Amino acid sequence: MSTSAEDLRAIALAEFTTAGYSATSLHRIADLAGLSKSSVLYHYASKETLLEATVAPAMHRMEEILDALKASALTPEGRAAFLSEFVDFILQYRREVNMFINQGPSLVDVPVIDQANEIVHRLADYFAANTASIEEKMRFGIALGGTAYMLCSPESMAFEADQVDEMRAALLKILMELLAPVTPPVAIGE
Amino acid sequence: MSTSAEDLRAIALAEFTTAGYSATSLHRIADLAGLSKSSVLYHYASKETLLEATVAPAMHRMEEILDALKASALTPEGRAAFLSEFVDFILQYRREVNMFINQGPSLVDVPVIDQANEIVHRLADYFAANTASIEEKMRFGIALGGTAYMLCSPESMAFEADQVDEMRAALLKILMELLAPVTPPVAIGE
DNA sequence: ACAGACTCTGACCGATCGGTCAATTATCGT
DNA sequence: ACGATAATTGACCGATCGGTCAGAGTCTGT
Repeated sequence: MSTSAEDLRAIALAEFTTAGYSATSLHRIADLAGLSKSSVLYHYASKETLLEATVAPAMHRMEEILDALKASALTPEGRAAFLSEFVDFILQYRREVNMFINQGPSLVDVPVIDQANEIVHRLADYFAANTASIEEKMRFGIALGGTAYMLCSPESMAFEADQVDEMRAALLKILMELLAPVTPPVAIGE
Repeated sequence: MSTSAEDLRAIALAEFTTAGYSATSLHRIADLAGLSKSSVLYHYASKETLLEATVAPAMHRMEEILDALKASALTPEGRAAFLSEFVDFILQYRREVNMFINQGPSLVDVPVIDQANEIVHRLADYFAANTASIEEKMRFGIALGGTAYMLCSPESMAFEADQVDEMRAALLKILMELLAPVTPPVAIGE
């Protein structure tokens, strides 16, 4: 049970998502871990390094998914398959996603967050590929931001493990409704 | 043109939403207003007071709406009417709503934010009145958090004024879809 | 011209921030 | 048992935080 390094990552992730990155001090993280601030800075060279380590796994996984997506088509089936994968991703990395979405805009100039924002843009491009209509853009924004919010809101953080299957099913259904209507809005022109 | 007081409120609102409350220093607000930090603290006794002044109008308006709601029934028509009013509210106070939703959980113990969180709870109670199903709760969370996110995301902050009518129509349509399906999920039992 | 309020400012305060560093303690391969 | 390496610590640093305060400028009504 290697304490410290991995523990710190988990503690930092929880604090960053609940209290916010800039509102979380290294001292607090150290206290929660039962260490001194110096020890935290021994494992992670800086607060920003700790942030990077915190979000890196989720970011790499999301990049994987997006890279694999390039080849895939924009068919309704393609979207449904992608959404299913995306829901699994979001459930696994709910805290990280919440950080990207909620604090991404306020953490510009932090390299790893800029990278995350770029990923969000790639995601938006996928869903807005065939349309520039305001409604479609809003659907994407609501689906993404809403999911991120809901999965980390104090209320929903309560129910865990045993209801995860039900959550996944409901989330997938709602996102399909928002992003891949069974009756396509218009025949795709090209 | 009474400078200062009202200007400061607007500047603080913009900074609190884009950079976050705890990441925004009084010094920065003063700079943006062309004043000294001392002047900011002359108009508002503390940073927290400034926050309260910033969000108070939106909070009072939302309380108005919720109070008026008590009498109204839970009929589909009631929901539709409420949603229309709610969309207007959200478009008018988009930044404030974004603050409530995104930073509410991290600003606990700030009285005015606790009050705001209570309002969100009242709202949730209205929509979850007849059901405790996970899906319904998720629908509400996604609708609320998604709308707040989308209306303050860097991309959507771009298009303004001229498209507001189109935005309202699209937003209302999407929220109706999420929260008041034309085909009620089940006949309401009681 | 004068008094009193309103507005603004710089100097200053204690606390806390992220971060450095030298020294100490634990751990472990040999 | 010993040396090396990893882990941890407290003392300390400059910067910045929110906030206080005494005073100076500005604007009134009289």
